[in-house]
Amino acid sequence: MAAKSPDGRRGGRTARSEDRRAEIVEAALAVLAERGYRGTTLGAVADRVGLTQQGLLHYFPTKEALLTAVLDASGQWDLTAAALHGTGWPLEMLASLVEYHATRPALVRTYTVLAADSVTARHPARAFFRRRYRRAREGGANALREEYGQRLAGGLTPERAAPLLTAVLDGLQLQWLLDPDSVDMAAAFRDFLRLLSPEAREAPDAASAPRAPDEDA
Amino acid sequence: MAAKSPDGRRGGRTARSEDRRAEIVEAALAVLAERGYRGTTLGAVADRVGLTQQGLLHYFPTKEALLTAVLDASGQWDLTAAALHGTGWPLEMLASLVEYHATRPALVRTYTVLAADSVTARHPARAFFRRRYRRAREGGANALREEYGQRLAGGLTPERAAPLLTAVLDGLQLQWLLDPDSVDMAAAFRDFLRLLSPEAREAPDAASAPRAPDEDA
DNA sequence: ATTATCTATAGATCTATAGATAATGC
DNA sequence: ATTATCTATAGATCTATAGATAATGC
Repeated sequence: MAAKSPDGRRGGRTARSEDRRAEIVEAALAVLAERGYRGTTLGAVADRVGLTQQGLLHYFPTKEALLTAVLDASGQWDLTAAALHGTGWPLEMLASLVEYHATRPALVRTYTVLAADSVTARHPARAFFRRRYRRAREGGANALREEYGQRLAGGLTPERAAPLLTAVLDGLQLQWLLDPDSVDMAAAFRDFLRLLSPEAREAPDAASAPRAPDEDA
Repeated sequence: MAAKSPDGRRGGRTARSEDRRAEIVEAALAVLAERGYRGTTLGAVADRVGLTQQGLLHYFPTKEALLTAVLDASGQWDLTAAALHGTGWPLEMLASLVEYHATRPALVRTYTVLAADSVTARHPARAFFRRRYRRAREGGANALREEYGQRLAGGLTPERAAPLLTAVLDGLQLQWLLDPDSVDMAAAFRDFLRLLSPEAREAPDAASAPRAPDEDA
């Protein structure tokens, strides 16, 4: 992830430093997934990378700076927003992304916990998530328009369906994290896309009972 | 809330004690909404009801006991699950509930934060929320079946649509909490219900741009 | 020189226990 | 007697600062 210039430096930081930072951010992501922001301690993150808590502060001077770095580096799940934002991302690719998420519970957990946490008072990630959701709705509307046109099922417009699309993604993640054996995120999300489609397609295969996903929980 | 027997007692607890406990639970709800579970301190809750932190521990011996009491007393937002569970609750009433929630940000915030928090390691509310979501899906399926029959739009069954219904409710709350002026929870939820309806109704009025809610934010 | 880490530690909090005192109920 | 609260405090943590020491780069 660290884009190194030929001489191994970048903005005054050594390549080694960049690597270390990336390592720390990754460790922070894991700890955040386990304990949430307020439950995360610098010491726990430091342990994971074999540093002392004070050693970690050399790279990120405060806990908040570390959180910011995690959010900025969250290209992974921010794919949703980022990719939706650019045009030309087919909805099927979004469905694939959901499938991928179903294999990365730590990532999804971090995202879910931080997003909800951010609605509490003076949370440092508040602005980040507000902006992110605006972009997600905007991008979602674009994607829906490109694929389904200006008129979706039920007479909805893409703009009007976008908050629902975003809500479904988040809501399914929460249910899946709590009960992975009872919730098939990817299948449910595809159901929702079909529901939005202006053509009145039918449900494909599958029974009516809750289906268990075939893989890891 | 405290169901007092004629002699003012109940299970060995005085009526006054019950009142105090209810007061504390309410205060805890407010603090939880502001800071989340791990950010909530017993001292902050105690302050709100004019007790010392140690005085509060007389009523709830541990922080976890207080959380449990808050969850148990959460008839308010648990209306969603509880009411859905019983049969005969029309979907329109659910939509009204969403409208009501749009006037109670603290309640919605507490719920959203605790639910997401509960997916972290060994969280005391984990079992509570897993159970709650199972019931919500079950109840949602019942409500959908009663209203729309066994065959919904897109060929979906009520069982299959239920996780989506639940997801939309949660996801819209999150977006609304972060950005109340950009998200109209109730309108979006009604859009979703229309989408699920087997009859291909049309969108009613309203423009395509995001609509601002008419009331408090 | 600069960077990377460590030890020591100040200063804040937090939960929960112990034990005293005041108020209430039979 | 029992219940309601308080003061005092033990025992854990946590973040962040200060300053030393070792390693690396010009």
